[in-house]
Amino acid sequence: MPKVSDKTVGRLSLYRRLLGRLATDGIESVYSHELAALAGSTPAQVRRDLMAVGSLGSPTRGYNVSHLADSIGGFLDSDASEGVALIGVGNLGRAILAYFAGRRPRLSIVAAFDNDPAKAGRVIHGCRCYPMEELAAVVAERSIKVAALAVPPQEAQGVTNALVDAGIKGILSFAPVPLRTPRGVYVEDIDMTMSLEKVAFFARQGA
Amino acid sequence: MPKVSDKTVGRLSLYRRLLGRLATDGIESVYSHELAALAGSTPAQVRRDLMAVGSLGSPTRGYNVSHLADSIGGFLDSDASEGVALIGVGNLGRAILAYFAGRRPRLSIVAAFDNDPAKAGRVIHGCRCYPMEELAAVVAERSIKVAALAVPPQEAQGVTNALVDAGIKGILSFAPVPLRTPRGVYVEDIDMTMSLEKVAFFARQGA
DNA sequence: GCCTGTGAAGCTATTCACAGCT
DNA sequence: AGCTGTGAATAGCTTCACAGGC
Repeated sequence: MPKVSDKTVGRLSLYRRLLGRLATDGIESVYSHELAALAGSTPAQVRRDLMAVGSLGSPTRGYNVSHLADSIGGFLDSDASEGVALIGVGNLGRAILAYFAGRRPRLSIVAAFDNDPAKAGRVIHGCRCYPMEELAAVVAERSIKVAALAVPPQEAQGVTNALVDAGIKGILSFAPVPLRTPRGVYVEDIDMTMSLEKVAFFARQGA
Repeated sequence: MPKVSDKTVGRLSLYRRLLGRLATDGIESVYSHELAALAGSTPAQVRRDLMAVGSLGSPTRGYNVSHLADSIGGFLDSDASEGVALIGVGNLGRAILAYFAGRRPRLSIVAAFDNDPAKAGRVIHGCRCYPMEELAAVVAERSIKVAALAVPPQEAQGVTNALVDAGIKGILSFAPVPLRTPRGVYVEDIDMTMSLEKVAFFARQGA
């Protein structure tokens, strides 16, 4: 597998969504400059990214929309559909459940965990809620490899350790603290506080 | 103004939060390698970032925790405290309100907007909710320069245009579509779908 | 000694620019 | 003509490595 950058993978995910919209609009082919305009990128960037999936454009018609979407899917998706575990069913956790509910069948949240016993057994936005004690068992039983983390900062590292022990290989973290994980576990951080401060800074700076 | 990169600004925001924790723990000074360990970074990166705020470490004691936090604040923060507008009070919008409620007094959400008239007038997580029609008036009256966007994708571009017209200079967007904005308006995108797909990809890849 | 601050080197990501195709 | 695919060039970010200080 030729090494692909983090950023390229992200953009491929975006391209696929844009292609899905084009497909529902009945559009059959796109040029790199059109896709770039939709993605807020450049034609060269789009073509470079598409090299990762094996390029398949024709100089005359550009790229076939549905064919390209499938190729990106073949590159990004696993063969089987994957379940995701959510840890932390507070305000943010519930919003995440709602956000992903019924979106992509290939990648959906199949189990939620919380250390508040009152939440165990409830079904929120279509997702069953378990007590934290059952984390390892449920993750093993359903072969879950990806987790979304929405717990308070002081619990984040402890829960992360438990996730790693349970066999989780990728974590989407909403905790505003960096997580320490062993090599082989991928962490993507969404730090809303940092993002908002960046926006405020550059808004003032007039950039 | 020496130009500072996007990434440096983000890390400075993180360093400040870490320094705050150190301060409450009663720690008075840190070395770059200690701060780097907390931030999941490297000593050289930390020192390079701190050049932006004007370096003030001593070779013997490292950096004074509270003094450094203040310096970063002087660099990142505006003189006056700034209000943020939230657009879209759905599941995600309410979670964002809860997340930022009562956190930083300098940068807090002071007005929420939604096109559902049933929400107008309500107070959610301490924030007053207005109908969309009042956007321009409230933004002008309170001199709001920063907005957080949590509306459905198909409304995102329209609302963005309204925000720009109202004088907003920075947008934190949770919409899974790229926004077109004129130069001078900074946009930071938090695309949870993209992030989750990245995590799933690299989790499988064993990176 | 071990630290900071920083020029210089090294890397990675993006953009250019052009050969090749239709 | 106008497009794709890609080596080469550029820009941007990170790391190295060392002078200077305590």
